Amino acid sequence: MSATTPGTSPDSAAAPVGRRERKKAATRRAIADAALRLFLERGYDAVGIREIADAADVSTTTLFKHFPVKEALVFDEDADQERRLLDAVRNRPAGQSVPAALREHALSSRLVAAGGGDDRFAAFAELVAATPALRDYGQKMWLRHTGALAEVIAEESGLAADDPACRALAHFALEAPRAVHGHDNPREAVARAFDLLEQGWSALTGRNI
Amino acid sequence: MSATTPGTSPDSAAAPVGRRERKKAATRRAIADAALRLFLERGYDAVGIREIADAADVSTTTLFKHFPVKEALVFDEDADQERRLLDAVRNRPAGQSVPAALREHALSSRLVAAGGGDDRFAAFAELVAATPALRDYGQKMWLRHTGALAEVIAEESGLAADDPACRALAHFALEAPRAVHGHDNPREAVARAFDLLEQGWSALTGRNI
DNA sequence: TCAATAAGTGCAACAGATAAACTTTTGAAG
DNA sequence: CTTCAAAAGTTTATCTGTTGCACTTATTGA
Repeated sequence: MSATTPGTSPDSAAAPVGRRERKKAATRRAIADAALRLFLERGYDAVGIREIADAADVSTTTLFKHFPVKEALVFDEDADQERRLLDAVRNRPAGQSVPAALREHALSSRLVAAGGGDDRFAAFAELVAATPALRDYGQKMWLRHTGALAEVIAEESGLAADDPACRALAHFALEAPRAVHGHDNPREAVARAFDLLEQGWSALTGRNI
Repeated sequence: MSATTPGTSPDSAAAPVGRRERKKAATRRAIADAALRLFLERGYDAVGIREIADAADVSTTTLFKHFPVKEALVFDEDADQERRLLDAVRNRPAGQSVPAALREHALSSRLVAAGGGDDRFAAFAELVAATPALRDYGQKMWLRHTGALAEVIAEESGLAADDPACRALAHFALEAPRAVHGHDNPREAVARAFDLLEQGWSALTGRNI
């Protein structure tokens, strides 16, 4: 699933060079912060665009120049997300299969982990879980990595780059958390969904790469 | 994927009893027909709700009492769809596995078949394929059968009704056509996606039911 | 310095969707 | 047959996300 760092985040991207870009980034974060605060206070649907724009002291036109749609205010794009996903496959431990690597990556995600620190992230996750529009949008964004993941899978497994099995595995892996959504034990459920994929993959490819 | 019978369809449901229900159904079809005609003529996004309402000679409020959202005008719900899906699993040939039955069902669907009669359905399929909002909505509707399908899978395979593997297989099977979307040979691609599931399922369940 | 470019503004409008109050059928019960 | 309640539909107005347009301001690179 897509993840966001709520509030002011330690910069991971390259330092903004010009004053212009710095100001732009500041405006953007002012908007996102105001939006998240209001959403958490009163719920996603109860907060309007105009209100957010007011709180961030910008016009709605400006707001939409930074975020294409309302949902994007919550899922502030994390550029590293895709890299981490692909790395999890590429740099997996020796002897581990591709689906197994994807399973580990999914299980270590903060959204399915559910434990750990009681930071603001819990509230964020709850907001997303409680808002259908946000769940859908998050999943849609998450699926945008399907193509890239399929390519990596093809490389790692030696299959043809256009083998439909690669796309299928990529898509299914990205859908796995959603597929078993609603189960009482999320970690076990996700693991079982990946078992299905792992068994199928090893049978399909012959080996256990 | 979801399917609709464009235009006036031979009635499959029970005969409408009272005059009231007949009139209601007539209004509903007038709206749906007008909408589909306009969409096919000029494209989904180029036709507004008010325009459709005018063409069907009803108010927009009435329109929305029959169809909850604009997309529903195209995906006029087919009540038999789910039954056919479940039957494909329940009444599969002896010796055929559950995933294999789902694959056959998917391959026989008019949306992936792509061949056959050159009826209005081709234009309908093209409309959906060309309109992201419609693709998304159709898939969403299609996924509503996940729960029912998972239950049937559990019955047929003897697994516990709440085994996450059942939900996973159901979800993946319903996502399969979308997973391999964009491939040059859709039938082969879909078949390969189902191969992955079939191999995994037989390994997971031990037998080849 | 000066034009080009990008960010931001204000305002109006559009499109999908909903609410409230009201009129007209229709079905059915007395 | 009358009467009555629910359903279907209308009117009107409004809300909300989103976009277009004309305009201002600030930054930047030449």
